[in-house]
Amino acid sequence: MTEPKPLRADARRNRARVLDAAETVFAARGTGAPTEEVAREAGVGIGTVFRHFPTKAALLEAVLAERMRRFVEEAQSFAAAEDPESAFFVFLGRWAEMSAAKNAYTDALAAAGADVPRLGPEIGAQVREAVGALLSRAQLTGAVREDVGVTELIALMVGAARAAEYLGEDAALRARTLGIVFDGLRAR
Amino acid sequence: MTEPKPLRADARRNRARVLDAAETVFAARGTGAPTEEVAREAGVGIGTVFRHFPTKAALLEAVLAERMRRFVEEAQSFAAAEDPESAFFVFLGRWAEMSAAKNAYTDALAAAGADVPRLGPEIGAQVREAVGALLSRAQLTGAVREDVGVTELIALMVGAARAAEYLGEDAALRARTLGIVFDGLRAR
Amino acid sequence: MTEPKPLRADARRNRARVLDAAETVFAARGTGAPTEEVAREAGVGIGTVFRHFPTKAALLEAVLAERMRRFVEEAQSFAAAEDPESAFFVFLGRWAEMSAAKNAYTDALAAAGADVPRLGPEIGAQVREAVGALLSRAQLTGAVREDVGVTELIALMVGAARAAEYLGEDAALRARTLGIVFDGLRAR
Amino acid sequence: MTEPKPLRADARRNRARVLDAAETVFAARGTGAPTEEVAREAGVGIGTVFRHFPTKAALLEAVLAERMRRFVEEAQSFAAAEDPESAFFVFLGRWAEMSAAKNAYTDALAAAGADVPRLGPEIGAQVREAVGALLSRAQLTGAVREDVGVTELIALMVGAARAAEYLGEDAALRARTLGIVFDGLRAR
DNA sequence: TATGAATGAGCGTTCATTCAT
DNA sequence: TATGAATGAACGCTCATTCAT
Repeated sequence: MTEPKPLRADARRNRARVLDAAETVFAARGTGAPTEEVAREAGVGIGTVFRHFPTKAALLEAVLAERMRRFVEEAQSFAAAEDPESAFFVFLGRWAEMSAAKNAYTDALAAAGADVPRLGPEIGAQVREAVGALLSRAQLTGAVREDVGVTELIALMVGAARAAEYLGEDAALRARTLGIVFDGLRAR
Repeated sequence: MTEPKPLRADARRNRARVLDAAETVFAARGTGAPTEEVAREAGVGIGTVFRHFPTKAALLEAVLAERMRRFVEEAQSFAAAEDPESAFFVFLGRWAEMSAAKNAYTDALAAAGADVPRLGPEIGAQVREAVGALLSRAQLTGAVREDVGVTELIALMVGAARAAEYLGEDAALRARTLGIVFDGLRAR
Repeated sequence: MTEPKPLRADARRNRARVLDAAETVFAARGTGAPTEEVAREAGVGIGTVFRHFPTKAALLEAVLAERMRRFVEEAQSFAAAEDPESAFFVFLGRWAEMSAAKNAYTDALAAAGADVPRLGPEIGAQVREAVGALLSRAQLTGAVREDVGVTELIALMVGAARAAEYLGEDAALRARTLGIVFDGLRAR
Repeated sequence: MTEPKPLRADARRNRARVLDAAETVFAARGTGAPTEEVAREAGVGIGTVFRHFPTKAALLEAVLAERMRRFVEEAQSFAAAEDPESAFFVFLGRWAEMSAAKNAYTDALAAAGADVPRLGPEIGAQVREAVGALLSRAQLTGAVREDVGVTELIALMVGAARAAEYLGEDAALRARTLGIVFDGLRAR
């Protein structure tokens, strides 16, 4: 359903280029950036963008979906780590950093919780599952308090990313601030 | 500088009406809402809006500045409370709740740190001062850890407001999530 | 309902200019002509066209309504003529000529019978009434056969106008062709 | 001239399929329908459509030409009928009915007279000849007035088809209206 | 030869801003 | 000073046409 047609090789390459360009442009200039900017960045004609994504909303959705896919991937790559506590906090940290750099990553996470109608519920479920796995393992080791659920955790990540974005350049400052949230998450 | 001319009474009233309308409209429909919508809500002509705020950006800035003014006012009203610990946390809580409803309050706070050049540094300083006062008093009582600065605190508030906004309706869930951040702020 | 607001004098003048221009342009180049052409012909900016007629469809409707208004007016001016027979045929002839010159007049008549949703039923009724009055009087004098109804008559006018348009320049040829239809209408 | 090259069998089959599809699509959705719709209906790629008809205009012309070919064919099939009077009127009637359903047939006829330069004069001549034959025979029997020429007759048919189209569903109403034109054509 | 992806001019429409009333 | 009509740049999107596969 997600990939109804096996596109030609060149078409698939262009689709990917457009998606990359869209991520870059929307992150840099906001989602209000003209679609033509995306086309220019991708090095294709405006018609090509609309051939692959029939409306601007569809393009935004695709960007979101792609980000969520990457997020799930990264979360899963941490799931098998030896030390669940460090896996949990390192993942959170890395992710907040990423989000601060390309602010819109957070929107992707946020979207997992709610709507974005066309996205389908599955991808949101995958996000929750991936994060939940990391959380559970960290809780089992006693490192993270028991009364935190996946929903609260995702909300905190959304918020932490926003905070990191707000803080801007200063890495040490960001780390210290994030540390406060981490401390709140730890079992006493 | 902020109010170069002593406006006539009716002009001042119109300015205020436009500002109110802008806050309402932009909160409800986003900052992309047409300026004409603001004029309609204010019950004035579009020309009047542009007379008082020569560009749309200027209008947005003015809305932000107004929000920050109110924020400072509220922070100050908590500054004299008997119990500094509770004053600190209750203020944070109330404010996150408010922001959850009208998320743009957050943007206002965020703007205090950096961007929005036209806003002038004074108003940002006032915010920092007002929040700082609450923070210091709470730290003096030993309720809040010493290694938190005003900048980190504001970042956390920005993030907490975003988290609360993300969580939406469920007040208990919001309280629990906010509580995690609060626990992170407390001295051990 | 048709004129909700008493427009400013200059606004009304511009509205009329746009309507005139639209009639000219759509008649000459077809309804597919770009709206900007209409603006150019009217000597106004494109925004002005859309201020007065919020969509292109609305503009087309307005052109149609205006034509029907004129048609009714002309029919009424013939209604009081001394000789009903000549009034009837002269009106039909004049009107077919007009339509041949500006082909789209016919569409207006045709629209009186059916749809064009927004136009409201009243104007269609007015057309039928105006034509019906001419017809009845001519039938009373015995000049026109009794078994012709308003609907048939309008259909014939629509068709006659199309025929005249098809014939183009040659006035004598048009007159002869129209005469055949007229003969069909006469009582034997 | 019309078929410069003897196409390969499959190419000719594709050409015919495209032509059929074009007639169907343009009749249903108007001539503004995208060429891609025609390709889809024909079950071929868009490239194939443009290979056979290098522009959309060329495709429209071909559809017109095809319609006229059929028209001539039908007229000829009536030419040898025993009763010229009934052949004449039955043919006109049948044809107006057809046109009412697929109004664009009319345009095809109209095109025989003048415009559509590419169509070549021959096909127009064929139409005139075929209709003229029916007309002459009917005039010889005294059923149709002598002062009607082929041009007037075609114009009347164009108009009658338009009238029938205007009248829509009601077959009895269409017949009555057409009857008026027929009466105009009859000798007194 | 057939395909369908790519192209980009062009269209309808919006909205910040200006200016005559 | 207040009004709202006028302006036109800019945007999202379509579709005839081209061309690499």
